[in-house]
Amino acid sequence: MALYRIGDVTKLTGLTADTLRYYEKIKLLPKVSRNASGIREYDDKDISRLKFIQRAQKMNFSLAEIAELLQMRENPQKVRNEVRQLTANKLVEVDEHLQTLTTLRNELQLLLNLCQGAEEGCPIIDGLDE
Amino acid sequence: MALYRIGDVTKLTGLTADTLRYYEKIKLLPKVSRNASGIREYDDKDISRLKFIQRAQKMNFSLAEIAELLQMRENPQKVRNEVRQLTANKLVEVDEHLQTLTTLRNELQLLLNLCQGAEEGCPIIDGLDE
DNA sequence: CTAAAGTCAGTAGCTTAGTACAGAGTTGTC
DNA sequence: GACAACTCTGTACTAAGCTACTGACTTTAG
Repeated sequence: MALYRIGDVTKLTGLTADTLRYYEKIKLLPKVSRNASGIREYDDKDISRLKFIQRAQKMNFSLAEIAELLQMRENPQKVRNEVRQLTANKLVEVDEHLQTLTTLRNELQLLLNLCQGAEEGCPIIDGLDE
Repeated sequence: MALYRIGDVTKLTGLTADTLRYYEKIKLLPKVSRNASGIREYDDKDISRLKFIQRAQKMNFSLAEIAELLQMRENPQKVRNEVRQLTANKLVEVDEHLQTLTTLRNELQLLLNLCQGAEEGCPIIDGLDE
């Protein structure tokens, strides 16, 4: 299994070294192992966690919430009902979010269509004020 | 057209009075009109703006970006090419966001399904580590 | 008419999620 | 073996987006 130094990880994930150390400090990542000199050695599992974090973050999960999701992700067999419940709630939130997003997408598309090519005058915009 | 005091607006939108005053201060809302005693009187247009803001915010638009979107929304006929471009870019972002969201949704759903009812043991979780 | 509830402007403080050093040790290259 | 590039810990600072508070005015219900 490959090992990565913090600089490698910045290239793999786009996160900065400061951010990676910060994630470890706040225990979003489990303690990263170190070599004899104290230098961090990330493995593929860490990279996978970091990519999960990035996906979840794009979805507006807070780092605190992501910590809980990671816990479930890595220990599903030990997962407590509370954590399962959290995930179910998140799923509902995500679905609502998808709905909102779709509405906004349509609003933006409509705006663009209405103004397409027309340098002067874009009617019916008040249709957006539902 | 109905007029609302700040307390009515908190009920209509779920935003706090402090937040409403804050939005006005940073010019996210145009100056709200006042009665003779200086008390704010919001109208339906203000409410509509606030709901748009809330939708856009759920989508991770910053308040600064929302200000630009609002400008386009309210003055599409005067809109400059730059703002139109901004909106087109946002539309792409929204679509990407939708994609990410869908992926995450599926991950969450899979986690829940895998652990459905099983108090002990939830296999194949590593399938999530793509 | 008065007490309670609502509103005002202004200022200070908070939380989240980083970012920026500084000063010291480590590693890789010529 | 020296020099650059990388990494370390620790502390301080930042930006966005609110939130809390103060002391004063206004409105409303009884």
